[in-house]
Amino acid sequence: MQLGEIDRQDGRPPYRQIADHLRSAIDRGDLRAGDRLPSEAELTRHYSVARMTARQAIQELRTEGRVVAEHGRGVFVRMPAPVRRLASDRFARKHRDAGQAAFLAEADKAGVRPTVDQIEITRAAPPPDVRERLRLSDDERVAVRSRRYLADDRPIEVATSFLPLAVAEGTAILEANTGPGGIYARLEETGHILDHFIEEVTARMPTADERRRLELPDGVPVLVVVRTAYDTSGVPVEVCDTVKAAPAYVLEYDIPAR
Amino acid sequence: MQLGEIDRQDGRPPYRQIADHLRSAIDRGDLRAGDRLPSEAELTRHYSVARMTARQAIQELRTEGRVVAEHGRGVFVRMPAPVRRLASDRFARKHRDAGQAAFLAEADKAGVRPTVDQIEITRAAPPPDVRERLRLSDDERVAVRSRRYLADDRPIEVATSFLPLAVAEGTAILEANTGPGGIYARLEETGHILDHFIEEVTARMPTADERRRLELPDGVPVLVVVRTAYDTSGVPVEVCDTVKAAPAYVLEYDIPAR
DNA sequence: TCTTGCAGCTCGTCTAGACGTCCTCTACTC
DNA sequence: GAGTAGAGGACGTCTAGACGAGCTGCAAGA
Repeated sequence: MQLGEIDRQDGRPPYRQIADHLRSAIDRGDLRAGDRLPSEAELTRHYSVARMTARQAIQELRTEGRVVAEHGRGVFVRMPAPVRRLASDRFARKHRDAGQAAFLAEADKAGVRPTVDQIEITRAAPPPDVRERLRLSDDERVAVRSRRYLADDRPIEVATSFLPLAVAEGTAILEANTGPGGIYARLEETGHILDHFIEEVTARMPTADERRRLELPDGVPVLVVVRTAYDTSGVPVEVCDTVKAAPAYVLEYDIPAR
Repeated sequence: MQLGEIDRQDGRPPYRQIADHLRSAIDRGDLRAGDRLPSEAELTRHYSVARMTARQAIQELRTEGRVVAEHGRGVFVRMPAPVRRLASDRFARKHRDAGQAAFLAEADKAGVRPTVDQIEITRAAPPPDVRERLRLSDDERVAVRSRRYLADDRPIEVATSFLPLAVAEGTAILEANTGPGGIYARLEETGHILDHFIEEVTARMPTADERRRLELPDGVPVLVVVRTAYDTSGVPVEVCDTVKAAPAYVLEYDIPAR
């Protein structure tokens, strides 16, 4: 592997030059996904710098999300997570009618084993943004359904649904197992025929808790999708807040030009 | 401001405890957007640690995107960028008919002064993913239109459009100024009436180049939106690749439940 | 009054070393 | 042959100091 040398005339500091060398080694293909980078000791020797300087170079690549450090083993080029494409019609009735919740239908198609864990169901006062989206009065409470989705035992998404208690009470929505077709099937059984969803998409760095639940390495942002479901009378019946590891997802939306 | 002390019995390393103290000071409101954090020297004295340890604590908050360091001035709580909500109908014909490109119409509504700079127009072979989206043959070339959008002189988005040369050649699309209504108005004039768009959304950490062009501090991810425009005969006529500072945007999509 | 230079603060970078924990591999023991 | 202890290599954390460069305010001089 060709690493080059530090140019003391170059205005850029050594640690940045080292980071650049490593970055281009990855881009060139000298280092491929899963490969180990030169150890800190090797970099220290090769460039004649202090160990902290070599570490700083590696830190650059870590916050860019390009490499992952493993204590006691080394630093490795990030293995790109298999990308999941989410079509905008993934909540369409046709999928639900087959008796499958959206996540199961999806996993089925991708050939992975879907699991759901960390299911927590509570009744609580809604956070302000949820209350606004559900158009609730100040004292109205909601059903909160939080869970984590896994594909082949690797966590890929955490989601929290909020439904007005008036809608959810007495249905399987408040059970750990919502039954065939999931929440949306139960909603339609109670007469709330779904008309459309509004999804709000943004991205940010994860909180420490999200990083733990999604088992994210440093430098990986999350996609946040807040979906509000409306029934045919225009009433919002569910807000679902999902957090996904960003590089593992592509969200696809079809928009009429009208 | 209450900072607390390091608990040497706590399993967590000192730098992480210091980071937690600072983080909760921000969350509590002791430190607000724009406020200066205690200097490295102050942290060093208060906690009786080496300067590098105090720096490491601050580094944590930087990669989380919560604070910004300014050389010679101090470290400040990140000023949250004003959020721009992008509705899914922002490219609808009704806006275009008013003679405004989408970005201008938007800026107008938000009350900011829109600018476009770094305009580069070239003819080139398309990158593989663009060629696939535009369904081009191996030797077909494209018009490439790259530009940067600014609101009140602050860069907010860089975008690159790709159009088949067969479509773009001889139109204002290849001029710096595309004229009233922008690219889409020109496309419809040449007979390519737009039918729908497909937007693919994902997020990641920015490249060094993107960080420079968007003037992003450390720890801020970008939203990547790739939009493909189809005309009424189902032919893809444009691929537009946009990169935006993630925390400054919320993308909104309306999805029928069908 | 205005300008300018500098002191003293800030963060940025680097050095050279210490000790800790985690992981892997090897060689030894049973 | 299987199991295990240990060595050594890897990253994680910390120290104590150095010098550099950007910023700001104040004091001295024009």
